Amino acid sequence: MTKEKNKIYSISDLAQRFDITTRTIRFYESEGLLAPKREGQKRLYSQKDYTTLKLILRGKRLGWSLAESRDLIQMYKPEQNNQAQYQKVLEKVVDSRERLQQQMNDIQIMLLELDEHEARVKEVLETKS
Amino acid sequence: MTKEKNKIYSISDLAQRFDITTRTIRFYESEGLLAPKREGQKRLYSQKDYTTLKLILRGKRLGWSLAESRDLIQMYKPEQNNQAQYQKVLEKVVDSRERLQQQMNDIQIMLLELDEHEARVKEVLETKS
DNA sequence: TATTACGTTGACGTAAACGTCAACTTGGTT
DNA sequence: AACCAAGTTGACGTTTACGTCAACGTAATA
Repeated sequence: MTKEKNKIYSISDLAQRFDITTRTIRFYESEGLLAPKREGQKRLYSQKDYTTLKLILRGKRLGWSLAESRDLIQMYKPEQNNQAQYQKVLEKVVDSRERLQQQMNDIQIMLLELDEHEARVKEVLETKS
Repeated sequence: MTKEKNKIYSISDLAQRFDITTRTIRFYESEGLLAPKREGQKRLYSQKDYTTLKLILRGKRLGWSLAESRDLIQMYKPEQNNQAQYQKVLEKVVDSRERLQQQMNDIQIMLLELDEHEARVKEVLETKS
């Protein structure tokens, strides 16, 4: 049984939940990152759209461009693809993973430097008192 | 004995080593991230400047703004600071660490999703053949 | 001495990622 | 019927992080 969360969100609803503006959400759509259903003029966001938006914002926190996130989103789409397409997807998976691992590496270095600096500062504070 | 690497770099030297343009390096200086010595007009970059630049580029790979990196660089400076200043530094350490841990978290989620998707795609490829 | 390599300071241009109006619809509520 | 809240589509403005000239200085080299 697939997750039966057929919840529908309005644009301002999503904006509140993710603490972004409706302008931002519309902008993401204009950039091809979202494609909500419509009810007349009004946009209706599904659970999938919700998940996509979460992915976008995760990407943003990691400094990924919208174009990169869009590629990732495309990659996740279960399209009627041929063998060649699937191979490309697998390559993109590898690339993304490499990028993420580079970032992990950078983070660990920065964390180490923070630790060292904190220790130094604390030592100064103690010897002063 | 402190690391006796008194190497001096020219701007184009640094540009080559880090695969960025000299324009970029000068821009970082204008934004207060670097402050190389001068020999007449020409900029001379020390080992410390080199390290600072490395920090900036690490920050960039993690999506940090130049302003944020500048703050981090400031934080690392051993200034003639008073108690209050040191306390602020410690707070900034905590903040930076939290940010980095959030990013670690995001990365792990993305890596998991990549693994799952890769498995799905590979399965399709196998059952097809 | 003339050229070339490397550097400098403006000044303006640009792409990405939105913010900020303005001028509408539209579907309920007083 | 009048109004308000929530939504819509332009269109233009803004910030960040550089790119891209242009015009010039300086030092070594042919």
